[in-house]
Amino acid sequence: MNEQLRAISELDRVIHEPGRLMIVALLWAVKECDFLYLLHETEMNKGNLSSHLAKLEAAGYVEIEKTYRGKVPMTLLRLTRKGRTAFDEYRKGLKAAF
Amino acid sequence: MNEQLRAISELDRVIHEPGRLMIVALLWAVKECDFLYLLHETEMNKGNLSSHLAKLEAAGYVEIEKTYRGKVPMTLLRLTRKGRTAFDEYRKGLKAAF
DNA sequence: AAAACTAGTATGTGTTGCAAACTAGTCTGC
DNA sequence: GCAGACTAGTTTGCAACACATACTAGTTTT
Repeated sequence: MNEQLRAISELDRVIHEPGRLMIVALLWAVKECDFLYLLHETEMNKGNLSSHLAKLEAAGYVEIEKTYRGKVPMTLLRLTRKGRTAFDEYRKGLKAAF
Repeated sequence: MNEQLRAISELDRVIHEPGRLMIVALLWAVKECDFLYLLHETEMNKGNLSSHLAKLEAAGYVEIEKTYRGKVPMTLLRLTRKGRTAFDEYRKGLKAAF
């Protein structure tokens, strides 16, 4: 297997999925945001977004903080250090592949 | 949705899958090769490779030509024009996203 | 002529991505 | 003050997918 293919085959599948890639790219840029912002920016539906976030949380890539905006529930999201590192690695992998 | 996210969300899912990305990247480089070469280069197993190729064929991205090397069956693969274009677009999309 | 190899295909299974339905609570109109 | 609408998500159900094992058809070796 050559270098290019190796780089492709080693891409982190958790991040590679476009839905999650959008989430991670966004969180990487803005540091922190809430569920609804993510929902509007990514144009996903809630269920889809919720399950992608759960998967990113399970991987240890995002922190999910549940709090309130007044009396209305609000969910704050941010990348963990592990998540930032994983995204940096992912981009490095892409660069190596293309 | 911003430009970056738009680019990510529009990535061609047929090509995006790492298994197929390896295949397409390889065929893009070598023009033509046989099943076994692909098998060894990608380090996939036969079943997996076969079904990815079938999917790429269904998308109109690869041509599959079945022939013989002496008496031994051989399968030749190459990218169609559509496949080359799709891969070029895919890379353009990546560039727009990162 | 049996064993082992080549070149794939078909089948089975666990995971995913996705959307619709649901839940828990808040706000609004009458 | 309570029925209905709205907000903010989660759970559920399902079709599609990726992956690997088992299988097929034929060839070469011993």
